Amino acid sequence: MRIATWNVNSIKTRLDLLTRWLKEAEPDVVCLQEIKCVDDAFPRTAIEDLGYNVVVHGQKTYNGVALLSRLALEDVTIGLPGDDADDQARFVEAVVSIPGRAVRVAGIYLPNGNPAPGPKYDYKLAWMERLRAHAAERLRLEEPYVIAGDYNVIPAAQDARRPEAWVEDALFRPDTRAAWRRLMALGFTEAVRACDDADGVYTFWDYQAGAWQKNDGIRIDHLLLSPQAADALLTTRIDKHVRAWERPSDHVPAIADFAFG
DNA sequence: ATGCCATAAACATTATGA
Repeated sequence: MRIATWNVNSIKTRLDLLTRWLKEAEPDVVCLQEIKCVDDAFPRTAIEDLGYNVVVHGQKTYNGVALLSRLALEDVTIGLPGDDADDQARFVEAVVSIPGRAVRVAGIYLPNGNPAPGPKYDYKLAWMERLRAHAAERLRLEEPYVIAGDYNVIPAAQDARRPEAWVEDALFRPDTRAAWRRLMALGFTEAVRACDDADGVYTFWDYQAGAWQKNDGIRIDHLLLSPQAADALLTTRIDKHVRAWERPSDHVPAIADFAFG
């Protein structure tokens, strides 16, 4: 089973690239972030025609996440539990059924948090704590569980070409990394780092200042695996070449292959 | 300290992103 995550930065603008990439990469499950449209505006038919079931948690203009799956999606959770007043579309979760087994997959768009400090940063840290609480509950099920998405977290200096440029940023501040470590300490394995400890593994390059041309990137898109999912992990891949396509997203797909299914 | 670029909508400036 191949599970991928990709922040497309508008599904409407990126539909042709998404279609091209789905045919090329042949993922079984895809977590999309920043679709930037309401549910009814999502290009559902175009994606269903490629053989995917679709669950959308959309929002006008900002945020928005979706799950695509070749297999049935069941037991859907829309929105991150823990705060009924939070109306930002950043979390969608479902069970992907395979014969004799089930894998639960959550797609997340974790808040950016800039400028920091400030209310947006407070929201980011609160959201990370809610994610930790929800993840702890899911881990008690002792099942294969994958939380994939745009975490807006640079876990370590190794994950940035110029870490010194990010020390005051919400993606890399000490409180952000501490919250990341509290999440990981529940027992998760980050798939990409588990398979490759090299420097220079990035998933995002800013549109500005020639970041892509200079390979001035950061690694902020992650796949967190429960122990039962980590046991089945085979390989990972970053589809970096997609960043060089015409009118690209500033993020590229991150992919993990598993032995189940 | 700001813009550098990209997106959507408030439509020609603003909010947001990272």
